[in-house]
Amino acid sequence: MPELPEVETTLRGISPFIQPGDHIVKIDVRQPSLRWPIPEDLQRARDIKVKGLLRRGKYILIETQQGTLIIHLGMSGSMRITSRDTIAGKHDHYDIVLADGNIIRYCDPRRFGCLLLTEKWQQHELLCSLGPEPLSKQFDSSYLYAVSRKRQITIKQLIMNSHIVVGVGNIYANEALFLTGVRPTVRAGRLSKIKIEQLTQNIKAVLDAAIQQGGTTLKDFTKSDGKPGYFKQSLQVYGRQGEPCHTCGTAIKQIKQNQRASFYCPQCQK
DNA sequence: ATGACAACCTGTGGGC
DNA sequence: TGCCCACAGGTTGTCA
Repeated sequence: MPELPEVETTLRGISPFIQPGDHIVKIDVRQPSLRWPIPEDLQRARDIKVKGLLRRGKYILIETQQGTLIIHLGMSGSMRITSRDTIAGKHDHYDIVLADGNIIRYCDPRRFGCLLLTEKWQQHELLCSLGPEPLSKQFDSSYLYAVSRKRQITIKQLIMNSHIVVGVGNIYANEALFLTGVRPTVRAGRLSKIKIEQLTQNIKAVLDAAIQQGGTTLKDFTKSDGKPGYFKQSLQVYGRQGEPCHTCGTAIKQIKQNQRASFYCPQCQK
């Protein structure tokens, strides 16, 4: 679930409930062992004044007077707004308790996510060396061309590397490469400047479109945990192995690359 | 510096 | 029906 558009959707879903100036009464932790343990001082903290809410890559950041909360949803995390008296499920690991009686409840079956606290988030080790935001103008074709030169890794691995560019997960990497007509197995350094330009634009386009559709899912954010929903209909290759390519009808192929599934059309992608 | 890969967890679905 | 294995939207850390 948590690709960049889902994280953005999650952020938009919780932001009306946690505005600057609001107070977090406390954080109720039921299961502190996520990817890293939830810090004890965060579990003890009370009456935390919120200063701002933002996203960096797939991280949700809640700036407060007592530091910035760093939240990552990992592979299976989600957040929803509910009230304090609803019963927590098996994988509801913590609640951010708000002054008005609402809570933000974090659910994460695989526990690959995290909740951390830091003073200056820009300097935090998880955040300080991240690449540019894919939808920003810092991420452009001359940048991607420069960082791809002489790289032996495949182009798919390159664009999924958060130190190169944040937020491009397995789904969007596959989709953007399909739109560009490039196989995921091509070595990054072998791509022409033209293809890099097209790929850059397609990464932006596919993320942008997915955020738009995530926004549709957003409507029932408070009721459900926001399943993939509408975005799935737009997929051209991801999860479509054996099915006909929407462009040429050739069967979509699935391969395994670095322990991750890759999908492509053998006709349209070279 | 670069790249390959194991690891962190639990749930689910397919094959037998 | 039940069991076992492979696999899942992410990222870090280790080792060659």
